[in-house]
Amino acid sequence: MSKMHKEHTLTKNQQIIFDLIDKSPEPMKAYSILFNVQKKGINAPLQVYRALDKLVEIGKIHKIESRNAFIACHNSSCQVAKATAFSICEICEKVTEISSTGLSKYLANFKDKDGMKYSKYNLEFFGLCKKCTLK
Amino acid sequence: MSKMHKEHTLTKNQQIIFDLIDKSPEPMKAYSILFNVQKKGINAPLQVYRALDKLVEIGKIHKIESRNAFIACHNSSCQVAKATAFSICEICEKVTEISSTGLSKYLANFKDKDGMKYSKYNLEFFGLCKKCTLK
DNA sequence: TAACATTATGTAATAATATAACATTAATAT
DNA sequence: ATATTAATGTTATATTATTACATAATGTTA
Ligand SMILES: [Zn+2]
Ligand SMILES: [Zn+2]
Ligand SMILES: [Zn+2]
Ligand SMILES: [Zn+2]
Repeated sequence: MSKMHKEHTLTKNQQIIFDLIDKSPEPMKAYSILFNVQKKGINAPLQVYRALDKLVEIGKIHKIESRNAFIACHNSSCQVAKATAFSICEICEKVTEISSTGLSKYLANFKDKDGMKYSKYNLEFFGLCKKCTLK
Repeated sequence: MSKMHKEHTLTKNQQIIFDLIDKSPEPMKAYSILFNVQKKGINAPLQVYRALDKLVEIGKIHKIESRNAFIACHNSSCQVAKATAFSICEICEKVTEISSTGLSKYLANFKDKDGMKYSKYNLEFFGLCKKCTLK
């Protein structure tokens, strides 16, 4: 049997935290998440970080490394947790996941001169979004 | 007169911290830097972070975002503080700056479908270095 | 030079991000 | 049923980074 797209049933904490991130229009930071889910019985940072770790691992969310923040994946439950690219507006901090076949092919095939084999990459572009360019 | 490569004269703190990072075989973290320069009269985190900020700004060092660590630029005093690419070994944590004309051209010219104009990017590849592959 | 502006420094306190350690419970596999 | 693995709850602590404020050094201009 070929390796299929495994459906991960989220646990209660994972689901609560995913739902929150998923409906957020912007990347969320761990302690902001914590603050928002305390009414639902999640009290400690570690509970948040554990859920975040798992969600990142299964590709439901991604971490924006330069911002220490998390966004939901909208590439129809991302197969590409290991190949991520984002655009980040340096004024309004809007973050968008880039899904470009050309880009991902180029990067997946990229070989450096040391012949290192890559299994994963993360790319963050910075600039001004349309809205902020017009201001 | 054309825009030339500006030589930045480093201040005392900046020089001390740059020298330390420059001779380190691996990326250094801020508090490890602090520990190492205390004998030279740099006592507080803020002194380190201020020097790091400046050194990053002028392209003498780069921050490895996924590791919260800093490495010296070895692209002959990098013009490309705004266009960085690294390979990171997930076992030994060896980090190498990638300098590939093809890659940087490709990324500099990349346009997403929203037509966002990028002024900067950071790319981190993950995998196993040669040494770790053989183990 | 004097006045002003800009950049860097020193120091203390604190904020923000993330993990260690340990006990317990739930879910899965044999 | 039992063993194993994964998830949870809780407390404490480690790590990373910034705010606020006072002072000193440097660069610019008149
Ligand atoms: Zn995605
Ligand atoms: Zn914007
Ligand atoms: Zn460089
Ligand atoms: Zn290695």
